[in-house]
Amino acid sequence: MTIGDVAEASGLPAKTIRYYEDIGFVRPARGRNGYREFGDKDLHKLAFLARARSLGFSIHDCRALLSLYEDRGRASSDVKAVAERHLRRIDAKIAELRGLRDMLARLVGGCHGDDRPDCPILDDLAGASGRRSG
Amino acid sequence: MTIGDVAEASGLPAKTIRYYEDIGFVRPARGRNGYREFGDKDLHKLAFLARARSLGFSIHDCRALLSLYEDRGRASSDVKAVAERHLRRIDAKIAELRGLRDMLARLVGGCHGDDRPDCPILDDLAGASGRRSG
DNA sequence: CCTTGACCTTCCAGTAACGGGAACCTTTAC
DNA sequence: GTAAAGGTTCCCGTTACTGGAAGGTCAAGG
Repeated sequence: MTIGDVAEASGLPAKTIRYYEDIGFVRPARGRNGYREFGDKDLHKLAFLARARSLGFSIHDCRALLSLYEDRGRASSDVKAVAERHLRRIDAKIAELRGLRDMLARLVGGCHGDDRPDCPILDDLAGASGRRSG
Repeated sequence: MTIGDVAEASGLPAKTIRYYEDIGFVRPARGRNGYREFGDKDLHKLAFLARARSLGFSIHDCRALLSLYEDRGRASSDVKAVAERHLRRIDAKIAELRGLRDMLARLVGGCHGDDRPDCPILDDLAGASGRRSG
């Protein structure tokens, strides 16, 4: 399989697959013409990576997950630990964004949004008078 | 005021303030010794930036907000438009993260997490059989 | 044989918004 | 004198790629 084939099969752009080779995720053989030649195992690995990335796992996490995946004797608790850590980070991020969202929604709601120049959004950014500090 | 002074007053690290100078947000004068000399207006601007950034506005958005802030005749609707766009992006991000979170929570919940090797998390990543596709 | 177009290759630069750290200068205090 | 605490510039590293240039390869068509 050429890189275009695995790109289509895995859903990853060819550029990304080359990048994944750079950082050691796959090591495809090379043909006489210099083209990469991927095997089924490579494709399987890339599909694994594509799914893990789509779940928001970092490259760092993916490395851990992949090595756990290839370790037939690993404990499922090790995998669960990685996933739970990721879950907690997502929860924290959601909480942070919700805080931002609420603050921002309050500011947006307080701005009449017409052609007059006075605007509580800018007032808040400029001085944080009132709501923001209190 | 030196950079340390405005750093403390604005809450921004000195490094960040130098960076903001690089990208044109402030243009402090220089003393004979080469040190930056900030005025009250600079401090005000930096504090504005610090608050806008803390609300998650991008540098790009900050540039727009700052120029609106300095335009005495702008319409509040222009400001509101920037803020609303940001709000929508945050909402989209929260929705995306919630989707990830639910998927991940399902996988984590399905993994017994003991010292046995079978793990539905890895099974899903490897083949996406079942829940994921259906 | 030549060309065209779709592939493939490598390498370099850029992204967002800084942070770390080196190498060096200035000021202040003891 | 010297040591600490500030300041300066400069460059690299971060995340996970993406875009693009310059060029080699391959299959089809005239």
